[in-house]
Amino acid sequence: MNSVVAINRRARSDEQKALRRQTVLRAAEAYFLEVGYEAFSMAQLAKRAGLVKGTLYLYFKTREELFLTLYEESLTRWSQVFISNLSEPMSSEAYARALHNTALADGTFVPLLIRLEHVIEHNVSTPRLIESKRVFMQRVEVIAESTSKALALSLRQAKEVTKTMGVLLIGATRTDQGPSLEDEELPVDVQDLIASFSSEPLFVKNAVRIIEGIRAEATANSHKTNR
Amino acid sequence: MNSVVAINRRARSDEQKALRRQTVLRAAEAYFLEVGYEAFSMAQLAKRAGLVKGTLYLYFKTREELFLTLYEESLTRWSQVFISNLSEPMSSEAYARALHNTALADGTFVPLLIRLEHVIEHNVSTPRLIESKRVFMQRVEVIAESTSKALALSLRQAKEVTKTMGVLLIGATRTDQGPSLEDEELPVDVQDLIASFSSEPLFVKNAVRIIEGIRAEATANSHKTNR
DNA sequence: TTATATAGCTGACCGCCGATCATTTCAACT
DNA sequence: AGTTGAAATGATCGGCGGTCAGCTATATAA
Repeated sequence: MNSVVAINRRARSDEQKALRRQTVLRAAEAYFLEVGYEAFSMAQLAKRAGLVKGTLYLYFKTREELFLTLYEESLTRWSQVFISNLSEPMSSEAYARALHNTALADGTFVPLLIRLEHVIEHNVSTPRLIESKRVFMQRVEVIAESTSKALALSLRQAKEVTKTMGVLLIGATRTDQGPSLEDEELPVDVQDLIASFSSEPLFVKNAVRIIEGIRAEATANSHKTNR
Repeated sequence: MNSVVAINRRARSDEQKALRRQTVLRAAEAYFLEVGYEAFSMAQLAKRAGLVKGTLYLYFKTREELFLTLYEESLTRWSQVFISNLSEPMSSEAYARALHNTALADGTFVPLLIRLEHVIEHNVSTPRLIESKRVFMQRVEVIAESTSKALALSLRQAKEVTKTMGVLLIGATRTDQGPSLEDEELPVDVQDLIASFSSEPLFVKNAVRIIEGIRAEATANSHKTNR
Protein backbone atom coordinates (compact mmCIF):
# COMPACT_ATOMS: atom_id res chain seq x y z
CA MET A 1 0.00 0.00 0.00
CA ASN A 2 2.71 2.46 0.97
CA SER A 3 5.26 3.48 -1.60
CA VAL A 4 8.12 2.96 0.82
CA VAL A 5 8.63 -0.13 2.93
CA ALA A 6 8.91 0.65 6.61
CA ILE A 7 12.15 -1.16 7.38
CA ASN A 8 11.65 -1.13 11.13
CA ARG A 9 8.82 -0.40 13.46
CA ARG A 10 11.12 1.96 15.34
CA ALA A 11 14.23 3.84 14.37
CA ARG A 12 16.69 3.69 17.25
CA SER A 13 20.14 4.16 15.83
CA ASP A 14 21.17 7.39 14.15
CA GLU A 15 21.39 5.66 10.79
CA GLN A 16 17.88 4.32 11.14
CA LYS A 17 16.60 7.75 12.08
CA ALA A 18 18.33 9.28 9.11
CA LEU A 19 16.76 6.62 6.94
CA ARG A 20 13.29 7.30 8.28
CA ARG A 21 13.82 11.01 7.75
CA GLN A 22 14.73 10.21 4.18
CA THR A 23 11.60 8.16 3.58
CA VAL A 24 9.55 11.09 4.89
CA LEU A 25 11.37 13.49 2.59
CA ARG A 26 10.89 11.25 -0.44
CA ALA A 27 7.20 10.80 0.32
CA ALA A 28 6.90 14.56 0.82
CA GLU A 29 8.52 15.29 -2.51
CA ALA A 30 6.28 12.88 -4.40
CA TYR A 31 3.21 14.26 -2.64
CA PHE A 32 4.29 17.84 -3.27
CA LEU A 33 4.72 17.15 -6.98
CA GLU A 34 1.12 15.93 -7.04
CA VAL A 35 -0.71 18.60 -5.07
CA GLY A 36 1.59 21.62 -4.76
CA TYR A 37 2.28 23.84 -1.80
CA GLU A 38 -1.10 25.06 -0.60
CA ALA A 39 -2.92 21.72 -0.76
CA PHE A 40 -0.08 19.90 1.00
CA SER A 41 -1.22 18.66 4.41
CA MET A 42 0.88 17.05 7.10
CA ALA A 43 -1.80 14.48 7.92
CA GLN A 44 -1.93 13.34 4.30
CA LEU A 45 1.84 13.20 4.14
CA ALA A 46 1.89 11.04 7.26
CA LYS A 47 -0.55 8.62 5.67
CA ARG A 48 1.53 8.38 2.53
CA ALA A 49 4.74 7.91 4.49
CA GLY A 50 3.12 5.11 6.50
CA LEU A 51 3.10 6.80 9.88
CA VAL A 52 1.12 9.23 11.93
CA LYS A 53 1.09 13.02 11.99
CA GLY A 54 2.70 13.35 15.40
CA THR A 55 5.69 11.33 14.29
CA LEU A 56 6.45 13.79 11.50
CA TYR A 57 7.09 16.41 14.15
CA LEU A 58 9.84 14.26 15.63
CA TYR A 59 11.75 14.69 12.39
CA PHE A 60 10.74 18.24 11.39
CA LYS A 61 9.86 21.02 13.79
CA THR A 62 7.30 22.58 11.47
CA ARG A 63 5.77 22.12 8.05
CA GLU A 64 8.00 24.94 6.85
CA GLU A 65 11.22 23.33 8.10
CA LEU A 66 10.27 20.30 6.04
CA PHE A 67 9.80 22.50 2.99
CA LEU A 68 13.04 24.31 3.67
CA THR A 69 14.83 20.97 3.60
CA LEU A 70 13.15 20.06 0.32
CA TYR A 71 14.19 23.44 -1.04
CA GLU A 72 17.82 22.93 -0.11
CA GLU A 73 17.83 19.52 -1.73
CA SER A 74 16.26 20.85 -4.91
CA LEU A 75 18.67 23.79 -5.03
CA THR A 76 21.67 21.50 -4.83
CA ARG A 77 20.22 19.02 -7.29
CA TRP A 78 19.34 21.74 -9.80
CA SER A 79 22.69 23.50 -9.52
CA GLN A 80 24.47 20.28 -10.42
CA VAL A 81 22.26 19.69 -13.43
CA PHE A 82 22.64 23.29 -14.53
CA ILE A 83 26.42 23.28 -14.25
CA SER A 84 26.65 20.04 -16.18
CA ASN A 85 24.71 21.76 -18.97
CA LEU A 86 27.21 24.58 -19.34
CA SER A 87 29.96 24.66 -21.93
CA GLU A 88 33.04 26.84 -22.20
CA PRO A 89 32.57 29.25 -23.78
CA MET A 90 28.88 29.79 -24.46
CA SER A 91 26.64 32.69 -25.43
CA SER A 92 24.67 34.62 -22.85
CA GLU A 93 21.51 33.43 -24.51
CA ALA A 94 22.47 29.76 -24.37
CA TYR A 95 23.48 30.25 -20.75
CA ALA A 96 20.16 31.86 -19.88
CA ARG A 97 18.21 29.22 -21.72
CA ALA A 98 20.04 26.43 -19.93
CA LEU A 99 19.40 28.05 -16.58
CA HIS A 100 15.71 28.53 -17.22
CA ASN A 101 15.07 25.11 -18.67
CA THR A 102 16.93 23.15 -16.04
CA ALA A 103 15.21 25.14 -13.30
CA LEU A 104 11.72 24.50 -14.66
CA ALA A 105 12.52 20.86 -15.37
CA ASP A 106 12.94 20.29 -11.64
CA GLY A 107 9.34 20.21 -10.44
CA THR A 108 10.23 21.15 -6.87
CA PHE A 109 12.80 23.90 -7.21
CA VAL A 110 10.90 26.87 -8.62
CA PRO A 111 7.67 26.44 -6.61
CA LEU A 112 9.67 26.37 -3.40
CA LEU A 113 12.04 29.14 -4.45
CA ILE A 114 9.24 31.60 -5.07
CA ARG A 115 7.75 30.90 -1.63
CA LEU A 116 11.03 30.89 0.24
CA GLU A 117 11.26 34.36 1.72
CA HIS A 118 7.67 35.28 2.21
CA VAL A 119 6.24 32.01 3.46
CA ILE A 120 8.73 29.29 4.29
CA GLU A 121 11.32 31.33 6.16
CA HIS A 122 8.66 32.80 8.44
CA ASN A 123 8.10 29.58 10.36
CA VAL A 124 11.62 28.33 10.76
CA SER A 125 14.00 28.64 13.69
CA THR A 126 16.81 31.17 13.42
CA PRO A 127 19.62 28.58 13.55
CA ARG A 128 17.92 26.59 10.81
CA LEU A 129 17.56 29.78 8.78
CA ILE A 130 21.25 30.57 9.16
CA GLU A 131 22.19 27.06 8.11
CA SER A 132 20.01 27.39 5.05
CA LYS A 133 21.49 30.74 4.06
CA ARG A 134 24.95 29.18 4.23
CA VAL A 135 23.90 26.35 1.96
CA PHE A 136 22.64 29.02 -0.42
CA MET A 137 25.91 30.98 -0.31
CA GLN A 138 27.86 27.83 -1.02
CA ARG A 139 25.73 27.06 -4.08
CA VAL A 140 26.13 30.61 -5.36
CA GLU A 141 29.89 30.18 -5.03
CA VAL A 142 29.90 26.95 -7.00
CA ILE A 143 27.59 28.23 -9.72
CA ALA A 144 29.52 31.48 -10.03
CA GLU A 145 32.72 29.58 -10.63
CA SER A 146 31.20 27.70 -13.57
CA THR A 147 29.50 30.85 -14.79
CA SER A 148 32.81 32.66 -14.82
CA LYS A 149 34.24 30.08 -17.18
CA ALA A 150 31.16 29.72 -19.36
CA LEU A 151 30.64 33.44 -19.93
CA ALA A 152 34.28 34.53 -19.72
CA LEU A 153 33.62 36.89 -16.84
CA SER A 154 35.61 37.74 -13.75
CA LEU A 155 34.57 35.87 -10.63
CA ARG A 156 33.13 39.08 -9.20
CA GLN A 157 31.01 39.60 -12.29
CA ALA A 158 30.00 35.95 -12.39
CA LYS A 159 28.82 36.14 -8.81
CA GLU A 160 26.70 39.15 -9.63
CA VAL A 161 25.25 37.37 -12.66
CA THR A 162 24.43 34.32 -10.56
CA LYS A 163 22.63 36.27 -7.85
CA THR A 164 20.75 38.36 -10.37
CA MET A 165 19.58 35.33 -12.33
CA GLY A 166 17.87 34.09 -9.19
CA VAL A 167 15.99 37.35 -8.83
CA LEU A 168 14.93 37.30 -12.46
CA LEU A 169 13.91 33.66 -12.33
CA ILE A 170 11.49 34.34 -9.49
CA GLY A 171 9.86 37.20 -11.33
CA ALA A 172 9.73 35.50 -14.72
CA THR A 173 8.23 32.19 -13.63
CA ARG A 174 5.23 33.80 -11.94
CA THR A 175 2.89 33.11 -14.82
CA ASP A 176 3.72 29.43 -14.78
CA GLN A 177 2.52 29.38 -11.18
CA GLY A 178 -0.85 30.95 -11.97
CA PRO A 179 -4.09 29.00 -11.98
CA SER A 180 -4.16 26.35 -14.66
CA LEU A 181 -7.36 26.83 -16.59
CA GLU A 182 -8.61 25.64 -19.90
CA ASP A 183 -7.62 28.21 -22.46
CA GLU A 184 -11.06 27.97 -24.02
CA GLU A 185 -12.54 29.61 -20.96
CA LEU A 186 -10.51 32.77 -21.47
CA PRO A 187 -11.22 35.58 -23.94
CA VAL A 188 -8.50 36.17 -26.49
CA ASP A 189 -7.23 39.42 -25.00
CA VAL A 190 -6.52 37.69 -21.70
CA GLN A 191 -4.97 34.73 -23.50
CA ASP A 192 -2.69 37.14 -25.34
CA LEU A 193 -1.71 38.81 -22.08
CA ILE A 194 -0.76 35.52 -20.48
CA ALA A 195 1.15 34.49 -23.60
CA SER A 196 3.10 37.75 -23.48
CA PHE A 197 4.29 36.75 -20.00
CA SER A 198 5.42 33.33 -21.12
CA SER A 199 8.34 32.66 -18.85
CA GLU A 200 10.97 31.30 -21.21
CA PRO A 201 11.37 34.26 -23.60
CA LEU A 202 10.74 36.69 -20.76
CA PHE A 203 13.56 35.20 -18.75
CA VAL A 204 16.00 34.68 -21.60
CA LYS A 205 15.66 38.13 -23.13
CA ASN A 206 16.14 39.95 -19.87
CA ALA A 207 18.87 37.65 -18.67
CA VAL A 208 20.82 38.49 -21.82
CA ARG A 209 20.24 42.21 -21.30
CA ILE A 210 21.50 41.97 -17.73
CA ILE A 211 24.52 39.81 -18.54
CA GLU A 212 25.57 42.06 -21.40
CA GLY A 213 24.95 45.06 -19.15
CA ILE A 214 27.28 43.65 -16.53
CA ARG A 215 29.87 42.85 -19.17
CA ALA A 216 29.65 46.37 -20.58
CA GLU A 217 30.06 47.98 -17.15
CA ALA A 218 33.40 46.27 -16.73
CA THR A 219 34.84 47.68 -19.95
CA ALA A 220 33.32 51.08 -19.18
CA ASN A 221 34.95 51.06 -15.76
CA SER A 222 38.32 50.06 -17.12
CA HIS A 223 38.25 53.21 -19.23
CA LYS A 224 37.70 55.38 -16.18
CA THR A 225 40.29 56.52 -13.70
CA ASN A 226 40.20 54.75 -10.41
CA ARG A 227 38.23 57.26 -8.38
CA MET B 1 -15.32 50.90 19.42
CA ASN B 2 -15.36 50.30 15.70
CA SER B 3 -13.21 52.44 13.49
CA VAL B 4 -16.03 53.00 11.04
CA VAL B 5 -19.53 54.01 11.99
CA ALA B 6 -22.11 51.56 10.72
CA ILE B 7 -24.41 53.97 8.95
CA ASN B 8 -27.28 51.54 8.77
CA ARG B 9 -28.10 48.30 10.39
CA ARG B 10 -28.87 46.92 6.96
CA ALA B 11 -27.75 47.85 3.49
CA ARG B 12 -30.72 47.60 1.13
CA SER B 13 -30.07 49.92 -1.76
CA ASP B 14 -27.18 49.40 -4.13
CA GLU B 15 -25.47 52.53 -2.84
CA GLN B 16 -25.69 51.33 0.73
CA LYS B 17 -24.29 47.97 -0.26
CA ALA B 18 -21.44 49.63 -2.07
CA LEU B 19 -20.81 51.71 1.01
CA ARG B 20 -20.73 48.69 3.27
CA ARG B 21 -18.41 46.94 0.86
CA GLN B 22 -16.16 49.95 1.10
CA THR B 23 -16.09 49.91 4.90
CA VAL B 24 -15.10 46.24 4.74
CA LEU B 25 -12.33 47.01 2.28
CA ARG B 26 -11.00 49.89 4.35
CA ALA B 27 -11.02 47.77 7.51
CA ALA B 28 -9.32 44.98 5.58
CA GLU B 29 -6.59 47.28 4.35
CA ALA B 30 -5.85 48.67 7.81
CA TYR B 31 -5.83 45.18 9.26
CA PHE B 32 -3.62 43.86 6.47
CA LEU B 33 -1.09 46.63 7.06
CA GLU B 34 -0.89 45.51 10.68
CA VAL B 35 -0.62 41.75 10.39
CA GLY B 36 0.26 40.90 6.77
CA TYR B 37 -1.09 38.19 4.52
CA GLU B 38 -0.63 34.95 6.44
CA ALA B 39 -1.92 36.16 9.82
CA PHE B 40 -4.97 37.82 8.26
CA SER B 41 -8.15 36.04 9.37
CA MET B 42 -11.68 36.63 8.18
CA ALA B 43 -13.11 36.36 11.70
CA GLN B 44 -10.79 39.08 12.96
CA LEU B 45 -11.59 41.25 9.98
CA ALA B 46 -15.30 40.85 10.68
CA LYS B 47 -14.78 41.99 14.26
CA ARG B 48 -12.83 45.04 13.16
CA ALA B 49 -15.42 45.89 10.51
CA GLY B 50 -18.19 45.63 13.09
CA LEU B 51 -20.00 42.65 11.67
CA VAL B 52 -19.92 38.92 11.64
CA LYS B 53 -17.88 36.51 9.57
CA GLY B 54 -20.81 35.20 7.54
CA THR B 55 -21.69 38.70 6.40
CA LEU B 56 -18.27 39.14 4.80
CA TYR B 57 -19.14 36.35 2.43
CA LEU B 58 -22.13 38.31 1.15
CA TYR B 59 -19.69 40.90 -0.17
CA PHE B 60 -16.74 38.71 -1.18
CA LYS B 61 -16.97 35.13 -2.37
CA THR B 62 -13.66 34.10 -0.81
CA ARG B 63 -10.81 35.52 1.19
CA GLU B 64 -8.82 35.62 -2.02
CA GLU B 65 -11.41 37.64 -3.92
CA LEU B 66 -11.18 40.19 -1.15
CA PHE B 67 -7.42 40.30 -1.55
CA LEU B 68 -7.71 40.51 -5.31
CA THR B 69 -9.86 43.59 -4.88
CA LEU B 70 -7.33 45.13 -2.52
CA TYR B 71 -4.62 44.34 -5.04
CA GLU B 72 -6.48 46.08 -7.86
CA GLU B 73 -7.01 49.13 -5.71
CA SER B 74 -3.37 49.26 -4.72
CA LEU B 75 -2.23 48.79 -8.31
CA THR B 76 -4.31 51.71 -9.49
CA ARG B 77 -3.32 53.88 -6.55
CA TRP B 78 0.38 53.14 -6.98
CA SER B 79 0.35 53.67 -10.75
CA GLN B 80 -1.08 57.14 -10.24
CA VAL B 81 1.55 58.05 -7.68
CA PHE B 82 4.30 56.61 -9.85
CA ILE B 83 3.22 58.49 -12.96
CA SER B 84 2.97 61.73 -11.03
CA ASN B 85 6.60 61.19 -10.00
CA LEU B 86 7.86 60.98 -13.57
CA SER B 87 9.38 63.88 -15.47
CA GLU B 88 10.06 64.31 -19.17
CA PRO B 89 12.77 63.46 -19.91
CA MET B 90 14.45 61.55 -17.12
CA SER B 91 17.31 59.07 -16.80
CA SER B 92 16.72 55.33 -16.66
CA GLU B 93 18.14 55.34 -13.18
CA ALA B 94 15.82 58.05 -11.91
CA TYR B 95 12.92 56.24 -13.53
CA ALA B 96 13.85 52.96 -11.87
CA ARG B 97 14.35 54.61 -8.52
CA ALA B 98 10.97 56.33 -8.72
CA LEU B 99 9.28 53.06 -9.59
CA HIS B 100 10.91 51.15 -6.78
CA ASN B 101 10.38 53.77 -4.12
CA THR B 102 6.76 54.49 -4.91
CA ALA B 103 6.00 50.78 -5.03
CA LEU B 104 7.56 50.07 -1.65
CA ALA B 105 5.99 53.18 -0.14
CA ASP B 106 2.56 51.64 -0.70
CA GLY B 107 2.34 49.11 2.09
CA THR B 108 -0.23 46.96 0.32
CA PHE B 109 0.94 46.80 -3.27
CA VAL B 110 4.12 44.72 -3.19
CA PRO B 111 2.99 42.14 -0.62
CA LEU B 112 -0.10 41.43 -2.68
CA LEU B 113 1.71 41.56 -6.01
CA ILE B 114 4.18 38.87 -5.03
CA ARG B 115 1.34 36.58 -3.93
CA LEU B 116 -0.91 37.27 -6.87
CA GLU B 117 -0.27 34.38 -9.21
CA HIS B 118 0.64 31.61 -6.90
CA VAL B 119 -1.83 32.18 -4.07
CA ILE B 120 -4.54 34.74 -4.68
CA GLU B 121 -5.54 33.80 -8.20
CA HIS B 122 -5.98 30.15 -7.22
CA ASN B 123 -9.15 30.76 -5.22
CA VAL B 124 -10.96 33.20 -7.44
CA SER B 125 -13.71 32.62 -9.98
CA THR B 126 -12.75 32.69 -13.67
CA PRO B 127 -14.90 35.73 -14.51
CA ARG B 128 -13.36 37.64 -11.61
CA LEU B 129 -9.92 36.60 -12.81
CA ILE B 130 -10.65 37.86 -16.31
CA GLU B 131 -11.91 41.15 -14.95
CA SER B 132 -8.75 41.52 -12.90
CA LYS B 133 -6.49 40.79 -15.85
CA ARG B 134 -8.25 43.51 -17.81
CA VAL B 135 -7.69 46.01 -15.03
CA PHE B 136 -4.04 45.03 -15.16
CA MET B 137 -3.82 45.48 -18.93
CA GLN B 138 -5.38 48.89 -18.65
CA ARG B 139 -2.84 49.98 -16.03
CA VAL B 140 0.03 48.70 -18.17
CA GLU B 141 -1.32 50.80 -21.01
CA VAL B 142 -1.49 53.94 -18.91
CA ILE B 143 1.94 53.44 -17.36
CA ALA B 144 3.51 52.63 -20.71
CA GLU B 145 2.25 55.89 -22.16
CA SER B 146 3.95 57.90 -19.43
CA THR B 147 7.03 55.72 -19.65
CA SER B 148 7.28 56.38 -23.34
CA LYS B 149 7.49 60.10 -22.71
CA ALA B 150 9.75 59.90 -19.68
CA LEU B 151 12.34 57.63 -21.28
CA ALA B 152 11.93 58.78 -24.89
CA LEU B 153 11.02 55.31 -26.10
CA SER B 154 8.51 54.10 -28.63
CA LEU B 155 5.21 52.95 -27.19
CA ARG B 156 6.10 49.36 -28.05
CA GLN B 157 9.38 49.64 -26.18
CA ALA B 158 7.73 51.44 -23.29
CA LYS B 159 5.20 48.66 -22.94
CA GLU B 160 7.98 46.11 -22.81
CA VAL B 161 9.79 48.15 -20.19
CA THR B 162 6.64 48.43 -18.11
CA LYS B 163 5.92 44.72 -18.13
CA THR B 164 9.51 43.83 -17.43
CA MET B 165 9.73 46.21 -14.49
CA GLY B 166 6.90 44.28 -12.85
CA VAL B 167 8.80 41.05 -13.23
CA LEU B 168 11.95 42.56 -11.81
CA LEU B 169 10.12 44.21 -8.93
CA ILE B 170 8.75 40.89 -7.75
CA GLY B 171 12.16 39.26 -7.79
CA ALA B 172 14.00 42.17 -6.24
CA THR B 173 11.69 42.80 -3.29
CA ARG B 174 11.89 39.24 -2.04
CA THR B 175 14.38 40.02 0.67
CA ASP B 176 12.19 42.75 2.09
CA GLN B 177 9.53 40.09 2.57
CA GLY B 178 11.77 37.77 4.51
CA PRO B 179 11.47 37.23 8.26
CA SER B 180 12.26 40.36 10.22
CA LEU B 181 14.82 39.43 12.80
CA GLU B 182 17.17 41.35 14.99
CA ASP B 183 20.40 41.71 13.07
CA GLU B 184 22.33 40.89 16.22
CA GLU B 185 21.04 37.34 16.05
CA LEU B 186 22.69 36.74 12.71
CA PRO B 187 26.35 36.00 12.05
CA VAL B 188 28.10 38.54 9.87
CA ASP B 189 28.36 36.36 6.79
CA VAL B 190 24.59 35.96 6.71
CA GLN B 191 24.11 39.66 7.40
CA ASP B 192 26.36 40.42 4.45
CA LEU B 193 24.41 38.08 2.23
CA ILE B 194 21.11 39.74 3.10
CA ALA B 195 22.64 43.17 2.59
CA SER B 196 23.85 42.13 -0.85
CA PHE B 197 20.23 41.43 -1.75
CA SER B 198 19.02 44.83 -0.58
CA SER B 199 16.16 45.52 -2.89
CA GLU B 200 16.73 49.13 -3.91
CA PRO B 201 20.17 48.86 -5.56
CA LEU B 202 19.33 45.39 -6.84
CA PHE B 203 16.25 46.69 -8.58
CA VAL B 204 17.72 49.94 -9.85
CA LYS B 205 20.90 48.47 -11.29
CA ASN B 206 19.12 45.74 -13.18
CA ALA B 207 16.28 47.96 -14.28
CA VAL B 208 18.84 50.27 -15.88
CA ARG B 209 20.56 47.35 -17.58
CA ILE B 210 17.25 46.17 -18.99
CA ILE B 211 16.04 49.59 -20.10
CA GLU B 212 19.32 50.35 -21.81
CA GLY B 213 19.28 46.90 -23.34
CA ILE B 214 15.85 47.53 -24.83
CA ARG B 215 16.95 50.91 -26.09
CA ALA B 216 20.05 49.41 -27.70
CA GLU B 217 18.06 46.67 -29.43
CA ALA B 218 16.01 49.30 -31.24
CA THR B 219 19.03 51.02 -32.73
CA ALA B 220 20.57 47.65 -33.55
CA ASN B 221 17.40 46.59 -35.35
CA SER B 222 17.18 49.83 -37.32
CA HIS B 223 20.62 49.01 -38.77
CA LYS B 224 19.41 45.67 -40.00
CA THR B 225 17.39 44.99 -43.09
CA ASN B 226 13.78 44.11 -42.45
CA ARG B 227 14.01 40.35 -42.66
C1' DT C 1 16.38 -15.96 29.52
C1' DT C 2 14.17 -12.47 31.81
C1' DA C 3 13.66 -7.75 33.88
C1' DT C 4 14.26 -3.00 33.37
C1' DA C 5 14.99 1.55 31.38
C1' DT C 6 14.84 4.26 27.45
C1' DA C 7 12.89 6.65 23.80
C1' DG C 8 10.28 6.12 19.28
C1' DC C 9 5.75 6.27 18.29
C1' DT C 10 0.83 6.94 18.71
C1' DG C 11 -3.75 8.99 18.49
C1' DA C 12 -6.75 11.84 20.93
C1' DC C 13 -6.98 16.50 21.53
C1' DC C 14 -6.41 21.75 21.03
C1' DG C 15 -7.59 26.23 19.00
C1' DC C 16 -8.24 28.14 14.83
C1' DC C 17 -9.16 28.50 10.00
C1' DG C 18 -12.31 29.47 5.68
C1' DA C 19 -16.71 28.61 4.34
C1' DT C 20 -21.91 27.39 4.60
C1' DC C 21 -26.77 27.88 5.57
C1' DA C 22 -31.22 27.60 8.21
C1' DT C 23 -33.07 31.05 10.79
C1' DT C 24 -33.96 35.69 12.38
C1' DT C 25 -34.76 40.47 11.73
C1' DC C 26 -35.59 44.73 9.74
C1' DA C 27 -36.46 48.27 5.91
C1' DA C 28 -39.36 49.21 2.16
C1' DC C 29 -43.60 48.77 -0.20
C1' DT C 30 -48.62 47.90 -0.47
C1' DA D 1 -50.49 47.98 9.70
C1' DG D 2 -49.36 44.10 7.48
C1' DT D 3 -46.55 41.72 4.21
C1' DT D 4 -42.42 40.38 2.14
C1' DG D 5 -37.85 39.47 0.68
C1' DA D 6 -33.29 40.14 1.29
C1' DA D 7 -29.52 41.46 4.69
C1' DA D 8 -27.50 39.81 8.65
C1' DT D 9 -26.60 36.31 11.94
C1' DG D 10 -24.29 32.65 14.50
C1' DA D 11 -24.18 27.80 15.00
C1' DT D 12 -21.97 24.46 12.52
C1' DC D 13 -18.83 21.97 9.39
C1' DG D 14 -14.57 19.58 7.97
C1' DG D 15 -9.88 20.18 8.06
C1' DC D 16 -5.70 22.45 9.32
C1' DG D 17 -0.86 22.66 11.98
C1' DG D 18 0.77 21.45 16.18
C1' DT D 19 1.05 19.14 21.10
C1' DC D 20 1.49 15.66 24.61
C1' DA D 21 0.54 11.99 28.07
C1' DG D 22 0.78 7.42 27.68
C1' DC D 23 1.96 3.05 25.27
C1' DT D 24 5.24 -0.25 23.82
C1' DA D 25 9.26 -2.01 21.03
C1' DT D 26 13.83 -2.52 21.74
C1' DA D 27 18.68 -2.36 23.64
C1' DT D 28 20.91 -3.55 27.55
C1' DA D 29 21.87 -5.54 32.14
C1' DA D 30 21.37 -9.13 35.30
